[in-house]
Amino acid sequence: MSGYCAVKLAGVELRSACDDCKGRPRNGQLRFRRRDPVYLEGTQADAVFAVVEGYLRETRTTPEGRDQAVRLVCPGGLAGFESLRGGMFETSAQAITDAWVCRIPRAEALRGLEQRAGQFQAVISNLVDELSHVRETVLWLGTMKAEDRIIALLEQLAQRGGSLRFRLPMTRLELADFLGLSHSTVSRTLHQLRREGRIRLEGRWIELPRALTEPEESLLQSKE
Amino acid sequence: MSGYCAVKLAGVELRSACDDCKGRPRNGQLRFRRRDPVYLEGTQADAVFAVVEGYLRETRTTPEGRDQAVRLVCPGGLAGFESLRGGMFETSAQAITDAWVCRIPRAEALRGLEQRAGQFQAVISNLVDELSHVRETVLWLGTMKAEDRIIALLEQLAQRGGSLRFRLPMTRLELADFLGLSHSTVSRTLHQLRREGRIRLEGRWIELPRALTEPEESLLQSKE
DNA sequence: CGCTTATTTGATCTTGATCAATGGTAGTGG
DNA sequence: CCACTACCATTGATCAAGATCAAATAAGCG
Repeated sequence: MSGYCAVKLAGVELRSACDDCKGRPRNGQLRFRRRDPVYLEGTQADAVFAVVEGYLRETRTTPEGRDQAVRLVCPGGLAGFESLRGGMFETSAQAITDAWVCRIPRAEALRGLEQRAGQFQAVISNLVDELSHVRETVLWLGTMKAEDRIIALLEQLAQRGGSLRFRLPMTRLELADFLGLSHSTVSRTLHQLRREGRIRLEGRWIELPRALTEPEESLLQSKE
Repeated sequence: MSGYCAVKLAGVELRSACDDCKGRPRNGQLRFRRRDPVYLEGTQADAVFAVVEGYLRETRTTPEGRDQAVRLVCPGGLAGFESLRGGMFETSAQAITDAWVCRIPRAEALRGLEQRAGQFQAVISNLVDELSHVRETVLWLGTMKAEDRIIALLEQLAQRGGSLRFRLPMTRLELADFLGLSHSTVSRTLHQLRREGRIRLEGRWIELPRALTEPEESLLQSKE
């Protein structure tokens, strides 16, 4: 009984005994350091992961060895949904910052789902959110130019982090992997934005003006 | 009792009384013609749609008026998952071929989920599939060149349709919307592939050689 | 302090968008 | 059956966005 994982998800507390967590700090949450892999594409999907603190990214690596980040998993998010269906992981996940993660074994997760209707709702809700998030990414990659993609990502980070001033949780190259751009283009464009006074930028620290985030979710239009 | 919808999903029969379907042909399934809208972005998400026959596409329209197709919904697939969570539709869906679709009102769907554990599994499974499908699209858009994206889409269509020879269910422009390309590039590239003898092409009819599809299925967990 | 990893910046080259013209094809109504 | 129209597809010419290659700092970190 010493180790269990408890995560709030869409208002519902997900709790599950968690063998792997026994005796670890933080009530059974696992500690990952920047760059640590959480799970690997092509291996058996045997657990769902709830991110308590820090960021993960899901990636797929192309045959040519290039990484494409598919999803940014923020604190409060779930990763490794494949485990609920069975089969293999279709992406790899790794920590891009130090992170606390709760590992919920497949059997445990399924049992929880069967017993508690509220958890069902929570998980479906989370899945739908993630789906919509990935769709957003498709929109960026398919129709937007470099500058707009970068702004969109910055806005998303600000929104998820709850502040207009924040530290980028990743390198230029990692940003580029999310955006389908090269690291040079990311660097250049960020400086372009700074030169135009549209953002404040100092190393990894970013500050967005209200204007950029404000007319946001309404529609994305009237960019000013 | 006259109208009900019945769809097989991941081996489980989803069935629900369906007011809107009453008195319609095909046990309450709705008929859509090419181009008909199924639901619209920004409207109340009040029903899930199960595609029985034909293809839908989910799109988002950018402020500049360009369409980005986010997902191709094939026969047997579900669309409008947002309804399970509540809120607004985040994409629009329209038929790209004539289609038979089963409309399952939100309340009906939720009730079904609560009562039958099997349906829960089926829906989660479907959601996870769709998530992985959209992730695939992100990979295309983020890292692949025009030719590779087109090949990937053709392979997916062949796989979902179960045959190497099939009729494209959409125009060049619609293909382009899925791939984040222009219609000219799609046309050009298809002819390029034909010239090189890598595909057979005649109008909307496509035939892929084994070679194109073969060295790939292994990773995607042998769907058949 | 020295070494590795990030970042910035420049120069060049490729891809695919865009603009534009032409030919095809299917549906409609006389 | 044919003409008319609307949409679809092909193809060429031009151009810009970004990738790539390359080099020179700057920052972390043991």
